[in-house]
Amino acid sequence: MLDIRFICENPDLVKENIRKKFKEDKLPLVDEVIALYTEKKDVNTRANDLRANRNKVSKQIGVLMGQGKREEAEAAKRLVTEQAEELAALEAKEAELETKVREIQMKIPNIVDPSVPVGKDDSENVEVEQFGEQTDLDFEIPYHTDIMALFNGIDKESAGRVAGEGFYYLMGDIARMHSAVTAYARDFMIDKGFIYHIPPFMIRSSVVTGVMSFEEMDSMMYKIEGEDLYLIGTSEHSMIGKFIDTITDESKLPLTLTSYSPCFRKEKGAHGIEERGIYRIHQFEKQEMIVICKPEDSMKWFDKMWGYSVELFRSLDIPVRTLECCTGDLADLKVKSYDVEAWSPKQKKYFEVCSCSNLGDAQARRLGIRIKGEDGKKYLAHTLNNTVVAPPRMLIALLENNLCFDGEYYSVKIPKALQPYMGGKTEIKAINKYNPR
RNA sequence: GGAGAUGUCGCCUAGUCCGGUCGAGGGCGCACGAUUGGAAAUCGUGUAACUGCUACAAACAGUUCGAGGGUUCGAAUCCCUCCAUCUCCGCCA
Repeated sequence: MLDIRFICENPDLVKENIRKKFKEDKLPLVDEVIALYTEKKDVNTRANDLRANRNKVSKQIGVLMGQGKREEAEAAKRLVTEQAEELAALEAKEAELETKVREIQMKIPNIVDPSVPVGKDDSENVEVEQFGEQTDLDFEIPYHTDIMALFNGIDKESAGRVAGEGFYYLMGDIARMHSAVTAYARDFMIDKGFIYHIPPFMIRSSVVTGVMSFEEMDSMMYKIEGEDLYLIGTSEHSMIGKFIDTITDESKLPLTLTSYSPCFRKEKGAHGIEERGIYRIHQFEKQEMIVICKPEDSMKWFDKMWGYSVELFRSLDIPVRTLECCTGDLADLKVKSYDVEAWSPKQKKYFEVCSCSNLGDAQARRLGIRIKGEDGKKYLAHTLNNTVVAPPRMLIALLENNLCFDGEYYSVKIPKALQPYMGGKTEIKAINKYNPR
């Protein structure tokens, strides 16, 4: 969300930015919001005059009453009452215009960083760098849920009966590996100086509407029946919600936080739930990182943050690459965004496992996340977020990239970093033989 | 979940019964000044945020006493709803 004053002063820049994102249909919004804001200020000025007058007269009435001059007080009352209707109308108009301005303000995209490549959609995203050699295995790699099945590690059928499509049971070594990854990722971030948080897994509607758009809410959030509560789609929701309408001392910056939570998503629309596998499901767990910092530091943190993701995946012997989102694929709130993608030797392609975003001051403006400087002046913070790891999705990469086959049975090497979290095991062995479908 | 109490300017607190002179008194803290060789102590002055106007100044105006709504010419003060905290009971992991 851009500053309304910035929009009014730089309409051409804002429009140019919209064109860069190929969102031409949003162009008229700029002039529209400026007109509405101008009208709002106008109405506000007139209403203020009336309010000033009312306050003045009301004070006089108080004095007159004190002096026992009832007649004069009554006359003054009539004077104010005459204006009451006009003021009420102006106040209604004021509120209406304010809502409209804010609505449009939220639809106008944030100014993207000059370094972001221009492109229409995700097909024009740009690979930045590859880390590690693409694993190439000389045996047939089963589909990831089939790998899990070899270890008696998954039961989607029962989950389907119990909860429906898009759910799963993880079991045995696979379930343990899932927890190991989460725990390892947690400690990894703690070692980087991030403060570990376990946030609320449900949030109020007032927070939901603050942290996401209406469309997102509709396609993602599960509502709790009969309560003003929603299941979180990511811990970012409750983590950033923590800072709504707060002022933080500059000396406490940067705030570097890492949070664990289960995530619940309807995944309505666009891609929907995939029938096979556990790539896109209704429930998963995620370790997240959040940084709140000074504006001048946000790009530095952006680079550090995606770097941490790369480092984490490399420490688990998973080849990754970074992909930069082009202007057209960048969400409205974002200034710059990298996806970290893991290599799938089965599919012979990279797939998204982390998404690192610099939101500039847009999120902070929307939510009132402010910093009090040394000089006492207040300004908006910059906010960033990134996935540390989101199993089970990352489990796919872990299993595929560390898979071994002895001609009869499959096994998975446990990367050194993960071994302490797996009770010291160096590998897990399949229980079942593989029968290709 | 039930009963009661509370929520005021960085912190503590007055004001709420009986609405007007309360955007709000006092103390602490903080800042500046006086005093001092220097310091402590003392004394004096100042001490919220947001918006509009504007020179991102001052002045002025508006809004804000947990949040939202209502009554009223006028609400910190009266009414309603919600939220949070504390105490007791219940229920639990």
